[in-house]
Amino acid sequence: MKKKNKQKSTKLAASDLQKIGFPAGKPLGTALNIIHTYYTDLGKNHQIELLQDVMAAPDQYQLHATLGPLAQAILARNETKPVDLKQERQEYKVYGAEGIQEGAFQQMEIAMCLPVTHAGALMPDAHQGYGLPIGGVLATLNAVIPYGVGVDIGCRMSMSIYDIHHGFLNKNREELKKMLMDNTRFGFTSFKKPMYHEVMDRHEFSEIPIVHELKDRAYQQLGTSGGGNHFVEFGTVEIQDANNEFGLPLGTYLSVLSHSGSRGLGANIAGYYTKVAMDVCRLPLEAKHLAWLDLDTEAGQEYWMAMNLAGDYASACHHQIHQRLSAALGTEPMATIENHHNFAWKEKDAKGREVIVHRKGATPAGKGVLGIIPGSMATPGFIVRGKGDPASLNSASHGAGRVMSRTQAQKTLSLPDVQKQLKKAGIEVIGSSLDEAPMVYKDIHKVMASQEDLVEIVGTFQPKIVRMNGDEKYMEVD
DNA sequence: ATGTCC
Repeated sequence: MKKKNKQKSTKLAASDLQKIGFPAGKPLGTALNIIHTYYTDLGKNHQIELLQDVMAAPDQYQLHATLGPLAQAILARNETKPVDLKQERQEYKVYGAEGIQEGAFQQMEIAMCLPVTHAGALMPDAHQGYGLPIGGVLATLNAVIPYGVGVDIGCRMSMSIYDIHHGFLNKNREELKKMLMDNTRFGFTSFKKPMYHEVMDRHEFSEIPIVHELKDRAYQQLGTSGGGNHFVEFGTVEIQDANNEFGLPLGTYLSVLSHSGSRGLGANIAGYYTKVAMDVCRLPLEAKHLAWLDLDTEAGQEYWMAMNLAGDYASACHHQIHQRLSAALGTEPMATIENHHNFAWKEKDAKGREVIVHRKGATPAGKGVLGIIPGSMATPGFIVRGKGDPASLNSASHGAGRVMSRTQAQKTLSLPDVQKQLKKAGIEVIGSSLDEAPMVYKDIHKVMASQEDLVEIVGTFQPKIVRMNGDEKYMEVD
């Protein structure tokens, strides 16, 4: 451990430059590149001194053979006018406030002071994130905030309902487990030969340089799920609404539910355009991750196209997951439901004005819009129909929301206890780990109760065989 | 969320 720190400290890092107040964004990135390309032989202290000299008098270094680009980046930044937050923040509606921690409110309040903010709302599963809280909904005017969309662009839910009686599940557990093992991939694993999908032919892959760089890995990761809270699971779904849109008779069916996003593609698009935004939109420190791109600029248009591509890519991954599992089951689904919950949409507000609605961990819930709100690996998820509550900006929660951080879960929970609870509930889990155990989430029933104005329940899903990222034997019971 | 500090 000590060795590692010592090694790290000899190489100039972003943190060293932040300490001396070096401007974040492009100047910092350029500085590191130049130092690590041309000045590796210089000691760290001398490297810092050199950069401080450029920072103090960038105009004198503009034409310097190696330091010129850095000087220009600093000058460009100095020319960018800082953006002030509004003194008075706009009001926003909160659902299920009693279950939301202070950090999420604070972040939402900063977001409500942005000069581009039009309206906002906080969902009952809200918790702290980067910039906008997870569970935050923010409508802006002609501006898109990359971290208002989130890192996993287009992350979504997808469900297939089969004309198979739910009793099939208990009789065929081993076969279904094998289907999940054969047809899903998590984390750093992928399929040997990914299945073709037309999303890979999209022009954005050749027209946007950053997106072009990400194409090969995106192809390799097609049809895969990621890590963290991503899952693919078999379960039962009980259709409770006789007037459901699918024309399904009331009853309980076999179903597949998946949760995942745009993998490396979306994550890298998010990271890249957040940096671009922070270069052109200089916000006070506490708001810096809310940097936005004006949609009338080239960068704004480019992000919008890249974001939409990442969303469609996430959708393609889900479709392939369900396509593979349907083939393994030897049948086609009777009904499918899909919704993203990390995205920005062009929508109209109540007065007909076009706004950019960011939903960062929030389910679209316009009147009559169907969506899926998952609970946890052991608790129910819900097929929901939006009621179109304007105060929520036509949104609802995207899950139960965490009550315990990942590190806290690893520290305080007991694996045998969790295994015992899963066994008792008749739920098998492949992979995953303690930081996704059911008790790290809020009570989904309470969360649903706090958003009765936002959605009505069409059906209830109960997970039975769950696959997540991690050692496949880890959560195994018996 | 992510081959996770440029």
